[in-house]
Amino acid sequence: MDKDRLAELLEDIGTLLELKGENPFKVRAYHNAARAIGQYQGPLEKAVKEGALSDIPGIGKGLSERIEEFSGTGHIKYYDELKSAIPPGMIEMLSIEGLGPRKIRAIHEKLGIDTVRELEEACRKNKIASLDGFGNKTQENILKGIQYLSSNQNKFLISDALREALRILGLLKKKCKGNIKRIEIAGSLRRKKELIGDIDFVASAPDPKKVMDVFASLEGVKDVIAKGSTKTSVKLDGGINADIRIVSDREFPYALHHFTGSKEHNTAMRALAKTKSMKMNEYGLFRKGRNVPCRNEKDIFDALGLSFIPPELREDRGEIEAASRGGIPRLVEEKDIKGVLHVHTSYSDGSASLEKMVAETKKRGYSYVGICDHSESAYYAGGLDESKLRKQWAEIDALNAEDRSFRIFKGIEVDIFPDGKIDYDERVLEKFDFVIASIHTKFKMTKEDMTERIIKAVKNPYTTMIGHLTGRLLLTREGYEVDIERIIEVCASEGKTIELNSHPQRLDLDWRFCKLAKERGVPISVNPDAHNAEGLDDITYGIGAARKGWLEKKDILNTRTAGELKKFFDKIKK
DNA sequence: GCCGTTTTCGGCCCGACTGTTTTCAGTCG
Repeated sequence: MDKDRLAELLEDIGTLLELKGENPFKVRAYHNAARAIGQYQGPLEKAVKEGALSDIPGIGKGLSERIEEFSGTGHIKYYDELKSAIPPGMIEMLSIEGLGPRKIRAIHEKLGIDTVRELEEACRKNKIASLDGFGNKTQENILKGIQYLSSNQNKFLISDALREALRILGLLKKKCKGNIKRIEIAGSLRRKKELIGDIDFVASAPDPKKVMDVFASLEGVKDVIAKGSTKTSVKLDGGINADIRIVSDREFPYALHHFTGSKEHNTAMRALAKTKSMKMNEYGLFRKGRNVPCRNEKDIFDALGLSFIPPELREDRGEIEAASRGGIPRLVEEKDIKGVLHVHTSYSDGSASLEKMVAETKKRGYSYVGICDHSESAYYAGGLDESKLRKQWAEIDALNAEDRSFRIFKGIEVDIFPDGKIDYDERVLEKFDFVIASIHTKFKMTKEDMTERIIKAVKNPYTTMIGHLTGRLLLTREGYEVDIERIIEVCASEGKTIELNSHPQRLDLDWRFCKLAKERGVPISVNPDAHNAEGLDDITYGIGAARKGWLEKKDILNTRTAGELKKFFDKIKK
């Protein structure tokens, strides 16, 4: 039985019930049950068979029946019924910031609005502000929220785009074996941008038409937008577009470079070529009208007197100049990462036990893990009070004693209060190996106040690093206003570090600021912020962002050994 | 919806903020 899928269904039922205006306690019962199932450690099948589901706290008679149904059929009928009774536009509205189920329902009932488009129209016609309980501010905020959503329309998280891209790549390689000579993912996905517009493939094949035909009829293709002799565009089921361009094998390196971009990088490259009396386009590099032969991208850079520029750096942010003087850094790689910090467990809002998360970390070849559950004031996430902390510490001590080759650090993700103080008193704080301080409340402060708030947390003697510095949730919410440069300066003078949160929805610190941190000597910790075993693999997106930010092994905190890290932590604490 | 039990139904429920109000509902983490 797919535990995570079940938890997701129960969660969704809760949300649908909320939109329907059901008893809030019933709603919460579903949300609680989702969490209980998500965090349940034993085999659920066994509990079903033994009729022991209601022994799980939060699961009673009604929910037991739902779970049994899911166990038998893989479906919950109740969910299907709810889903078909509620307009999908209303569910979509939930992602508008500041708009919750109550208001959505009120708008729906009073104005008959059930799509985001109609809602936007109603705001513009001033119809929302005049509703009971609504006003001008609310109407403005709704419009702002809709605009944020639409500004990211047709954008996708790198995680979603990559999953689709790899699926298609695998299928193409299999179905066009012998025909495709070379094929690569190009575009912003190859450059590891945090948001992706569409998926680009570049391939070389002796028989392009055959590849096109296969591409256009792949599993998961919803529409064929265009199909020509060298290029095909399709829309996939998830809404993302995918393009493939087929060139001759001679043209492949030039095409790959061209379609990897960025546009700005290409423009600068063409300008450089011109200064060397060459011309560059997607079909080749030409001197006096004759092609300069290149077997791969490296040859192209060579021909222009440049060292190889990794795709992540191709944003026209100084990479061409650096490459001309051999100054391209040796970017950090996944194999350089020795351990991971910021891992949640079922002690707070993680779905796997401490033991399981430790085992999964070991399985991935790391030599240490930093456990960081939420702090006490984070009620919503099941933050740890002192007694739970003591229990967790005892468990960590026991596990550490069992296996001396692996180190579990006692960490915590403490809330930064609006006044800049952090959760727990000194007596508790001093017991942690390291402390990540993050903001989870009161996002709407002025930039000055927010910056002061975070600086105060940085200066707290017990703080090791700042977690997800801007709190952004890509495609959902903009980060809070904060003077990032200033925080980096203060971290530099205080000897503190900054997290690069690898969750694909965060990737925060933004890669655009990594270079500054590096120049100021502020180590960056590439953290998974994992809430389950799969979450540990998100580190790959963090590494992509770190590479994009020009970071090398030496710039990353968790490329250090457990021993080095322990020293680093202890130096901060005293 | 669950729970606990004064065994049949009432209580569940953190804290802060925003925007609407003029004492509070809705939202968020």
